[in-house]
Amino acid sequence: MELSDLQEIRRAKVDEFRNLGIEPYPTRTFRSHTNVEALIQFEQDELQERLDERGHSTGDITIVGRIVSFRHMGKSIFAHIRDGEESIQLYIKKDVIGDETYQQVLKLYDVGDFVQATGELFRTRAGEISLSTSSITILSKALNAPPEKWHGLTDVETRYRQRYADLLSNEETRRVFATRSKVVSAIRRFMDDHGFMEVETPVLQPLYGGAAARPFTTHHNTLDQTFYLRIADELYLKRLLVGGYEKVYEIAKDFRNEGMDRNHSPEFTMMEWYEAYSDYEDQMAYVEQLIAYVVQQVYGGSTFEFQGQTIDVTPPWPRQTLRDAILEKSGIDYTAYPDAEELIRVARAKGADLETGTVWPRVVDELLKQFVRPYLIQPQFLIDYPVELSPLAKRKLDDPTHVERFQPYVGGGEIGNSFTELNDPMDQLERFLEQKKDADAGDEEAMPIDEDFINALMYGMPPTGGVGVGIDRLVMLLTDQPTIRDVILFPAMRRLPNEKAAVNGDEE
RNA sequence: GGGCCUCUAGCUCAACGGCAGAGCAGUUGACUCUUAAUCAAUUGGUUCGGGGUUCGAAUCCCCGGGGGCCCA
Repeated sequence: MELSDLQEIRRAKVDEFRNLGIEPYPTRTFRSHTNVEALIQFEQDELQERLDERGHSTGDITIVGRIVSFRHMGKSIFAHIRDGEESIQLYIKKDVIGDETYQQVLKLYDVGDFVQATGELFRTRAGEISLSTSSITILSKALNAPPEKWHGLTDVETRYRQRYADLLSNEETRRVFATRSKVVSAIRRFMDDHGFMEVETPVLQPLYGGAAARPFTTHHNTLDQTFYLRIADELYLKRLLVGGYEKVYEIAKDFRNEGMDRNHSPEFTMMEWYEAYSDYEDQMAYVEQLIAYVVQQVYGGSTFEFQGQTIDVTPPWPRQTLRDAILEKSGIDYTAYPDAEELIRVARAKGADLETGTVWPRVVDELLKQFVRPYLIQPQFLIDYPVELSPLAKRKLDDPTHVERFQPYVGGGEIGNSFTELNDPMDQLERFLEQKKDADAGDEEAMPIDEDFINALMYGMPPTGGVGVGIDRLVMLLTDQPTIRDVILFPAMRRLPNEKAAVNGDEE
């Protein structure tokens, strides 16, 4: 690859370092304090009056980091170095560090380089805690200059394709993904504290299922067999309940071969859990507690901001049946229109946008999306969905046309899906057969029949409540990001033209 | 899949039919408490790619590519 002028200038500095007998990419480093530790220690020294007559801390410390700013003024230099969490100013004075090193810093060090600096801490006249640097070492010479210091990297495409450049220049991006990590670890802590066992089920599956979606298809060479990338964890996790575990969960990537927009990524992180001897009522209470716990852990309270609105997750959240919600917002009682065409006609009369030939359960789903969802800002549950929409859920005792299912809604979007799991193997088989009819009628998202799953259920699965939570959407909410790509470190992107043909056997 | 917008120096952006520019970064120099440091000088371009219109195209038109937004 060809180096730009700027890159070439920096590369030449690598040679100059080596000519001086200095390795610009050394193997070993030393650090006595992180930048945060150094700042805290200096403040303590200051409070306890342990500074010397010049106001310096007594004793050298060594800190490390990337040079993020560099200001040269004659015989002194001010620079900030940033480690993983904080930056500290270096004050490099020629008569302290020595002529030779001073010239090196001036000529060979650039913004973006990683360095290790030793010296005493003090406060500048402007009041900033700084390191009076007595020695400095290059740890890694950067050949690319960082993006513009004031605006950072703003080009959306480059931010996604070169997330490293986005992260190193945008504090906000680092905050989002640090928060994502906190969210996920808080979830794990909550699950573990409640006696759940984390498990791993296959990504490569001979048959996909557990959700309404189209899968990615791949091929195993040795077996000469088609595999699907999983679209959900559900059917395997339930097999584990058949096996005798009572509380299991999985946080993992699922894949759905569908359109991409601000709410859909082809590769996304799903959490699912299943609890034996529980039902959807139990799980509603559990979801409220989980989300309240996560918000508490991340923000230290029960509220957060999303798109200009304050969301309060304090339990309990209101519950409303799907039928009532749709009736209230659209005036349509879908139970009065068991025929798809009829329901479409009525829905269109109320302003719904629907394709001709949409199957009945999809029409209901669209009524929810188009009429109800925009109003679901504060946390609440929609409960009791039509059986046709939920082929894996158990029917309601008093109404076999509906199932015990709920979805938690926050900020105008659903963050999960849950039901009392269907454990009647013969009913499950019938539901699969119904799906087959939908598939034959043109529904590409309908589930295939999974006979092994039926076989598992025939061994007996205890009454079970199960929940799925979309981690990406939850993180979008909790970090106030309107786009799923802004909470995925390396989102899927179309390959650039000059990257084509780089992989053997590619069709293009 | 459709509509609209967008792509110019390493980065952030101007120029909108008439010499391709600025700020930051870089390079050279001045400056020993600066912090978007300042001051002086200066380097840097396949204007996403291809074709067309025109005396002349970053700019207008056509085809293609990447990205974004809205709709489906």
